[in-house]
Amino acid sequence: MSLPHAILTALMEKPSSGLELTRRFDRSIGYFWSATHQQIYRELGKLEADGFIRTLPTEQPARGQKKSYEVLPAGRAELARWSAASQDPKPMRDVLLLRLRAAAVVGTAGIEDDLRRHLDLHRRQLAEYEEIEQRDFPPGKEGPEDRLRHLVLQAGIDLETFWTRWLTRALEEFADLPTERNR
Amino acid sequence: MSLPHAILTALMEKPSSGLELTRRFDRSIGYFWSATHQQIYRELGKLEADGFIRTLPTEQPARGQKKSYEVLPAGRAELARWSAASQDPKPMRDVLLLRLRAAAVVGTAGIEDDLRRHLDLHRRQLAEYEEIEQRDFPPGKEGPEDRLRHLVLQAGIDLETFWTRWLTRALEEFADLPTERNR
DNA sequence: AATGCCATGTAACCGGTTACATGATTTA
DNA sequence: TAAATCATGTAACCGGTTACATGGCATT
Repeated sequence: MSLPHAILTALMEKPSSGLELTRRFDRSIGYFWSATHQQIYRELGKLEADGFIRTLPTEQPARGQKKSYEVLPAGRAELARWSAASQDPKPMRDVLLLRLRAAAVVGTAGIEDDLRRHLDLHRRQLAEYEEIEQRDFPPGKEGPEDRLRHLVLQAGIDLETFWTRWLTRALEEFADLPTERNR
Repeated sequence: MSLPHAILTALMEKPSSGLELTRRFDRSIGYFWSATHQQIYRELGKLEADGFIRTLPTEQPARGQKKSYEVLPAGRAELARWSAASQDPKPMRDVLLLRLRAAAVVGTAGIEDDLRRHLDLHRRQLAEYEEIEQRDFPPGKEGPEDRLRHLVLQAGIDLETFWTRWLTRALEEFADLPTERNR
């Protein structure tokens, strides 16, 4: 039950329409909670029915007509409640690690290329995060809210750093693995 | 579509019944691909229908009766195909990071306790991984398969190390954050 | 008038989660 | 023989994914 709260957070930062939210989920918030436009429209309907948000009264809505939402006090309260409520970490699910484990049993033929591809993707993501860091968090003056958002970005940077290092190491292992592919 | 392949990998390592698989998913394989017994039974049925596995012919099955499965050649081939096939990394979804981002907007009251709890959980997991490393991968002799499985374990160790460090740092930030909780 | 894009939405499916049911075997 | 545990299974639900539909607006 995190998508509604991701949307509430985004709307708190700035009232938006469904499509604007979708675009913003492709950037910042979506870096750690992705969502498609179908999910977002569905969830906006629920949030409005629950009295957590409302459409901005400026314009009359119709199909194909832009419709912007803002957070109501009840929505803000719900977001604060959820943010403070204790939640267990979800057990991790990583396909690549699973594939490596399978490769240990059925042979490693073919997987190396994809490791290289993943390494490249993670390097790009890391570069993107570091760009954002330089742009949004120049050294020096940071307000209390900035420090929290910087902390979140730092987690992204550290995670991508971990993946690039680990994949590099994995490829080195493959390099001196005996070439008895296809057992 | 990873659960069937996780099960195939587990069955390749050792033919098992549904409950035995469930227990093994609580350990090793479940560390990066968790599954409940309901999922496993459902999937075993599909895998058998697809001709990837079969019940060990020794015993006749009935409800409440143990039923063990082994992988057929077609199953092994499917596992090799899947392991080598290129797959995009899934966009990450992390509730804790999302909550921190929400906290940057609605205030940080209450979240600190849960950060401490998460830190403790990740420290325990790290300790567990390091125990497994010492037990299963003593320095020195490692076959090629061992090196791959060690590599996977290393990813787990590195990830838990990242989380413990990041959470420690986050808690330090909270310590010198101005105590204007509840904005 | 046709094309393309902006914007909102519907419907079907699929995998994971939770709760519950039932038979077989062991132990008190 | 009652209770606990082992073992397999059913059913309902829920969130995320994919494919498609529809209306409005701008450009050619």
